[in-house]
Amino acid sequence: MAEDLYSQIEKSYNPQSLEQKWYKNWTEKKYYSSDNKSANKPFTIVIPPPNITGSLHIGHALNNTLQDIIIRYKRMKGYDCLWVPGTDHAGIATQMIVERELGKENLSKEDLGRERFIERVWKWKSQSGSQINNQLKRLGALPDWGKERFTLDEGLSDAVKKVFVDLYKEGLIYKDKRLVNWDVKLRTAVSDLEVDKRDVKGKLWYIKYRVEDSDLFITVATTRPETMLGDTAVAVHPKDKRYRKLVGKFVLLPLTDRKIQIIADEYSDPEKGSGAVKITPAHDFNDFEVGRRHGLEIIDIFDESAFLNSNAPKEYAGLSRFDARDKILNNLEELGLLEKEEDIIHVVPYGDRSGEIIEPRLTYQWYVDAKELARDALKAVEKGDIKFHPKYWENTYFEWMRNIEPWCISRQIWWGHQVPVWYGPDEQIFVELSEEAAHRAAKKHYGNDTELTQDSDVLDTWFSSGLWPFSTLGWPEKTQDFKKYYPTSVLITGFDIIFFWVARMIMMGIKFTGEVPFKDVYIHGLIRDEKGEKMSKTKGNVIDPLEIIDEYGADSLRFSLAAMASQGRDIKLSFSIIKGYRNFINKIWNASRFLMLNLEGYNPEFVYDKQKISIFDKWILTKLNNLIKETDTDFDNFDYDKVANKIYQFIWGDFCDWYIEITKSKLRSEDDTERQITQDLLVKVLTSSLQLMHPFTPFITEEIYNRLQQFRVSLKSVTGEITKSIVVSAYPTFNESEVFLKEYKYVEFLKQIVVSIRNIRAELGVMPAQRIKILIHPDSDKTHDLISDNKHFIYELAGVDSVEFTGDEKPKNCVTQVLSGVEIFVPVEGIIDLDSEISRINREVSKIDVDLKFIEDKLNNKKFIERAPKEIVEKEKNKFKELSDNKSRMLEVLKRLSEIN
RNA sequence: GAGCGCGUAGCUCAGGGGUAGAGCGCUUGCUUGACAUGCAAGAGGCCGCAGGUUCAAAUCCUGCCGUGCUCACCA
Repeated sequence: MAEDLYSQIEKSYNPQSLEQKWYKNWTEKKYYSSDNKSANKPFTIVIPPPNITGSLHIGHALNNTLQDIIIRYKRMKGYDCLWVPGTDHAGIATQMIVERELGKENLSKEDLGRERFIERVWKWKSQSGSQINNQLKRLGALPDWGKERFTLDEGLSDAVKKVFVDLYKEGLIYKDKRLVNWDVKLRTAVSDLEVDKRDVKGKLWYIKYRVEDSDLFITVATTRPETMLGDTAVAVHPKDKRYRKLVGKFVLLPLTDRKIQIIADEYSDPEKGSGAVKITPAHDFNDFEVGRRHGLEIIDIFDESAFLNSNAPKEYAGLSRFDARDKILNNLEELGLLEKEEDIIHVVPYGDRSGEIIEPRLTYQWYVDAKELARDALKAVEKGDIKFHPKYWENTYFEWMRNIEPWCISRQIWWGHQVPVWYGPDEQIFVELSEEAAHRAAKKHYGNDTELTQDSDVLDTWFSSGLWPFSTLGWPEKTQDFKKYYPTSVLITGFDIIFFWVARMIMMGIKFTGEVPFKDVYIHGLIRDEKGEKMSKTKGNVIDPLEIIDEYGADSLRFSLAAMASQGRDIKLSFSIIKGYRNFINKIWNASRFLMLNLEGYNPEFVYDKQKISIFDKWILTKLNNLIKETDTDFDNFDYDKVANKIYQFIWGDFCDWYIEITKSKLRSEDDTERQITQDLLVKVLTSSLQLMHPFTPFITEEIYNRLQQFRVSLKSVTGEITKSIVVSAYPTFNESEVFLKEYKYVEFLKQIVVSIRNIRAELGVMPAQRIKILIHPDSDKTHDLISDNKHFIYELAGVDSVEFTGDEKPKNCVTQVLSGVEIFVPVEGIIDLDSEISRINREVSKIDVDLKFIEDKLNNKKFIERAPKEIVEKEKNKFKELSDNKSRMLEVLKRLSEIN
């Protein structure tokens, strides 16, 4: 049988053939399902909805790996887990894609008209919008696919309408005419957060404006000369002596026939430029405020694409803002009004979607009074109802929330939630949940049926995302899901969307449900390339998670990401890291392979006295249980990296390197009982390890468990039934009765002996295959017995075929290793190299001397004895004793060596 | 300009008041009946610098230097 198995179980793990099979199995069995009728405690996560135009990048891989890990863990812990998957409709991005498609057919969205265009977008969505979900499946992410939502689906749209209407009726949403960030390419307003401010090289031009009825000029400095056509004032600082006399006078605005006044305003900074600043209220946020203070005229010289309109002199109308600039500069030059130009680096706002320079534009838009909503949202975090991990992100949140500005939520695009606002013929506004309701309201207002037109704007996508934690659960209906799963348990996301999304969910959640949307926010880092640079398509340094999955398997990727995801740090990812963890995955495969090759005769019903197992068995059980205990703590603290690294250490460093090696002889034993106990413990430790690993590496653990079932190995679910899948098995729990501290220490001591012998062998250049004889001098009967009882351990692991004990008469022609508790002697064929042995031991003695000196200084320090805790003092004293003892034995060794001559 | 993070072995990073750890890399030796995606042994660090608190500082505090990020700023 073992022969067959040997060829049947591949020597290395091949993820490619297995992953899709298991994923399909899990979804068919619906292991992901939450059950809102179950009595089990809920554990809820809502996915940060990726946008439908997206494809899985490495950041998604990290984010969803972490969510999947915690969901799988909690599920195995017996929670009723709901992980809501879904996508957002990405208004601008999606519309851009479909418009591009139309462009290929030489069509514009206007050619189709709004209704048909939107139909077209839905069609696009049904064809291409599920790509990212399919990619999540490749990752192994197992959200509750039965509860998938889309920000534009019916239920969520109802939630959006209700929120808009309620906020409007409370005065927290309002329409206002003011400057907004206008994307001239997309021809829509965008919010402050969607503006990307970049340092760019530019010029500062100094332009002379002639003061009316005089020969004087006042010079203004500007980076945007084209806006001068919209100037309605020149401002100087009221305390600026240079200009004091000019305040109140008029200047003749060059290139136009207009006169504008010189005003005094503290906005003007005497240090900057010339100290006099042109004021263009229609095209600059600061100037707008100045204009408001002084009641200045507002002249908008641009159309919606930032071409000059008829408010500009004829000569310039129809030009783009850049062409207009050139022409104006030329003309000023000719007129001798261009005093000078300077090269400068200044900040220019770009649209984060279009990449075009944003133009401040005066329009009517819809705003949310964010300041008002922020109040409770701030309090929730201040009081600790919501905790950020790592905590310092709370500062970022506070900082933004305390300085929050009104949120412009309307967008002049078609794809999205059209605002539930209708206008009567006299511009009377009706904000209602439906068109019918608007008509009813209109009838009440006008006294008869009146034709209404709906506002054509749609809402910022983040407006609907802000409702995600509760809108996905059925709100505003009081559904069973909402009652059971809200507030959600934890939100896992990246810091880049704390403002965009997290803050808004907190505001909206508290406002509309009266409760925080989640209790914990886990913020993970950004994934960078191995040099620490941000990944970007233009740099060409992106790591495609799907390529990694193809090459190394999803488990390798997942484990790498989890192991690297320490809190508060970005992840520098490289192929060598992934390869390293791929090797670890293979290690588990081979440990399992070893077990399967040795399971003949395994009897799961075999009964034995759990106290009568060997010290090595007790040692591994102790290690295992400590691991389980720490795993729970680390999970509670969101320390996924710690869990992963500890499991790694346990499986490779403890289980494979030591325990499996110890069991090899026992599995070959003639003694049935010994063999069966060994099999049982191997099965127990391996399956527990697989379970501990499963949240991180779902595929390989499922595959191995399935293979193990052929050997009658079984796992139980939380309710105690045997389960076919590890996905729904019960996570290992800490068992105090499996912790054996005494035996644990014994084994650690024996391991030290083995390592010492290996060390001597390596130094002497003894071939691995060659067995050697050793002599041991134990310091006590107890130590003697421990070694004597476990000679086989030293035989098997240190390549020894004879251990003899010496009395006080110590052997001479030997290489000696002094440990606390024992001296180990390895007899050397012929004559030992005295010089090298003496110098080796001398080196060790001087090392000990350094330590001894250090401890001695401490112990001689009165204050240390007085003030340090007793245990510490005691510890230092013991250490001192132990080290001096070791030293004196080494000196004896040296003495004996010198006697050889 | 303001705020925040980071600086520990050649590299990537854990740790964190009681004289430092891992993985990779490196050196040496190994086809040891699970695994060369492996096994064994080893070298390698005044824990960025300077002060302070403390019996004790890589760890806490302050300053500085380096580095990264966020926010603000079209004169």
